Amino acid sequence: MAVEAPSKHVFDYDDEDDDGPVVFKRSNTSSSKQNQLNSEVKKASSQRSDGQSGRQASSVRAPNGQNSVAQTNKSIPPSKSPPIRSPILSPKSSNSSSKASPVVSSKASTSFNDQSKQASKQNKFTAVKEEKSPIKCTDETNSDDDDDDDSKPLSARLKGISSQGNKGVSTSTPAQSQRFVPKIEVKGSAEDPDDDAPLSARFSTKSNTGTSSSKPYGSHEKKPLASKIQQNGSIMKVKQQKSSMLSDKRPLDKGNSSDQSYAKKPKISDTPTMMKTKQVTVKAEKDDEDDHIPISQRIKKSVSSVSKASSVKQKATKVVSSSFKKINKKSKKDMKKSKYSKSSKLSPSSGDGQKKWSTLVHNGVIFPPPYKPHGVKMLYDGRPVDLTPEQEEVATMFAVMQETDYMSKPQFKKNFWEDWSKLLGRNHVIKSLDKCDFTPIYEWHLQEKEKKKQMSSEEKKALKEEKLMQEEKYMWAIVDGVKEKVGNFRVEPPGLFRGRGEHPKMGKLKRRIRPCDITINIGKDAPIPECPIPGERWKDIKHDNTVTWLAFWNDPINPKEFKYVFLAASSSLKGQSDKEKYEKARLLKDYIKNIRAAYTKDFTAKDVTKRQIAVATYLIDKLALRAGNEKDDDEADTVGCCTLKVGNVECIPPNKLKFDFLGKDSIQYVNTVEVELPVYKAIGQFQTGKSKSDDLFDELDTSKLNAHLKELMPGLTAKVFRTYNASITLDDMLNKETKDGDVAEKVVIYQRANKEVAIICNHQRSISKSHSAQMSRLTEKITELKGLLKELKTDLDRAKKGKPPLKDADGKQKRNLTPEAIEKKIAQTNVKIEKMERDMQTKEDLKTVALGTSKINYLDPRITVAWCKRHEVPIEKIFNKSLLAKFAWAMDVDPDFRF
DNA sequence: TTACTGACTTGTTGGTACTTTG
DNA sequence: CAAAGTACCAACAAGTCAGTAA
Repeated sequence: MAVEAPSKHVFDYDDEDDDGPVVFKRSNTSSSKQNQLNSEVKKASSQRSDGQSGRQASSVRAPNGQNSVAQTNKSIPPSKSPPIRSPILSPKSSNSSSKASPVVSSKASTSFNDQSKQASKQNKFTAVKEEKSPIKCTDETNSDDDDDDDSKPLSARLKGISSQGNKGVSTSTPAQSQRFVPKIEVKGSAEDPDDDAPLSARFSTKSNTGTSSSKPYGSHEKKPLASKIQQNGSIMKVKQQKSSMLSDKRPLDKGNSSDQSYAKKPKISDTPTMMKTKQVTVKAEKDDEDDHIPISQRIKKSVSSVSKASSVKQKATKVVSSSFKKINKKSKKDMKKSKYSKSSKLSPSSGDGQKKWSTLVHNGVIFPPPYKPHGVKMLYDGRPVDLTPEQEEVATMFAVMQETDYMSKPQFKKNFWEDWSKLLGRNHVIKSLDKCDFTPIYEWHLQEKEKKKQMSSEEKKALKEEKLMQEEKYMWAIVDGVKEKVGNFRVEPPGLFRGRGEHPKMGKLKRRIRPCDITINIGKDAPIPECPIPGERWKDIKHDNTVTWLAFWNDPINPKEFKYVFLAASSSLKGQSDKEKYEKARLLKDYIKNIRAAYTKDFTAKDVTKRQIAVATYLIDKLALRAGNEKDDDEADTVGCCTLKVGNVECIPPNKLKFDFLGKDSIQYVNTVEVELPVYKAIGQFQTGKSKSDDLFDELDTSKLNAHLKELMPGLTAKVFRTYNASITLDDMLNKETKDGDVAEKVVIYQRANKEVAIICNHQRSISKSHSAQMSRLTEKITELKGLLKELKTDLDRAKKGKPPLKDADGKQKRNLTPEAIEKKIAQTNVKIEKMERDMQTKEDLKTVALGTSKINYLDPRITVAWCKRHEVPIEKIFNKSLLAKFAWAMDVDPDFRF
């Protein structure tokens, strides 16, 4: 099955292997968590019927995103190496098979009782499926369309949203259709597979009514309002079933079966000594027998097993296979080198207060080199001034910023001067910033930059290597026996604070951080990292395994805040929580209809707080606004939903709202949207009697809002809506828009969907300096081509009459071509022009839109991976190396996975 | 109930390594 | 091959949100 990967795709992991002793193993960390969670849950979820959604209808959702098999093998490569590349080769074939067998998912978690934790692991393998198939969701009440809609983001439903504003672009929007009004339906469950189900099951939901009381759903109903309301017989039944199944609650954890996947990563244990001990013991929960098997083997195994066992899975595996191959190789190596130990099963659970790791070994952090004085003298009042190294260092920080627009901000200069003048001392010749001329230092800086640029590539390489050598030991940590990359092991160097927007503290000196500022968090048995600066020592050493940070220090700009050193995004700890995030968002899919119905109902509630909550929730859902926490006066003045000011929203009759405010990072959000009339009216009410700078939602803050959301769905908070709307939009667009075509065309489809999401989330970037130049160059080229076209047409006419072509611009005679040849050329030129015009259009469209942010933070990678598998698009076309590493947990998803 | 504290995610930017184009 | 363009990534700022203290 494994398809072979084109060589190109294969990574060479060799380099990475170096880390000697480490063993890779992947424990299934997940286990612990998962176990708890849910086997049962899963079932439950699967059962739900969601008659409604179109998707479900399709029924085939993969049983769960993950396959058991797949999971087992997690493709995650040993830490170092970038994960997987899996070109997905033959997806189709695989797919078919899988589809055919509806539910069998090997992995599906099954229902288990918590009791047997051990069992739990097994669960994965057991297939669960029964429920699914049988249940058809029929929800008569809703029409398919409706269903579909539900699953879509609100915005999609309403067309109103016009553009997002971006820097300036405002849009107006016409509304198209509004079908917003939620209906109450039964909430069906989607058939989702497995992974997700759990949460809901565990928690009880409350009724949606706004503030309402919540009743726990507990056992019986999974879904709230809706369900009750409209059920039809059939539906009801289903529900009931579900509910019954659900009944027990599990602890919240995040868990999902999902965790499983993690488990499989290979771990490396470096320091064999320490780690091993611990891990080994754990017994396995069985999850896998595989655990003890090295990854490579597992992978293979999985592949093979798949074939045997579940047809379903096969697909997935295949697709990914290529990547696996590589891995396999590697892993083999690893095997030789190392010994495998089993990791303890404790999985990091995200639950708070929960244990995140059992053993943690790392080498602390690395400090920036001490300041090297350059001796270049700045001028004061036209005369050179002597500065101490400390003074010069800060002067240089300022000098370097000459050409930035911070220089035009009085606040920046003021703050800088306050801090720098302190360093200069009272009696210094320099009395005012106005008479300072930093040009000599700035020029020195430019020269240095130039020198660096001019270095030969060998020199550069050598420097790089040296740096790497120094940093190597800090780059890795060993967490529960697995070698993981550390994210930011470099302590931030001193500098001038660059706040975004009109930050009141911009320009302040961010002082140098020293070891005595730093608190280290490390396993009890691990050696305490040596302090890299002789004669100094760490501020404190902790052994707190309920947190994931390796070190922190207080932010020098805002001492009550912290700067943490965490593991890299590719680590399993991060991956796990990432996965949980998406599972929560998927869960929202099952609740969204009711939630929308509930807040719609509350638009006209008598109680003002209730009404504000309803409207705020609507805005968060429809416009993907952020929650909007309160901010201090010493921060930039930006807002989110709960902190919107009256002046940020303008009512445009009959029912449009124009938003204009600065959001996170002082990015402007401008958007004119058509809203439901009750919302429009409510906003008007909230505004009356207030001044522009008053809070629009005076009764609200994020904790109240989130407390309310939590009543509607376990774990629900405002930001979940962003994740949900982003991912559902991607899933929806990809499935709707993808057509046959070559890979490049499919990639374009993906990018278009990605762009849509970026627009919804208002992810902006600044226009590149060369943008206009690039555009005019393109225009020029197009004009040129058009000229050529004209010429060709003339030639064509002449050729038809048997005349020779006209001379070209240089007066040379052109070759005599047949009319057919000329026609061909014309066609080619036309194609070229069209392509250029298209490129120009996209370039213009994307000039202020950043696609990366949503890809990194909002789009469930399983959607992408599954789509790639289904459409034979190599995943590398969509995810770069670091995303592949970050999303290693998603690589073995079933091709049928739908968000 | 509010105000902090703490931990962790999300977001833009700027430099640089890598590619493409002329 | 150099300049232009693009893709990546690290840096680090700025959010979210839970928990605890006041």
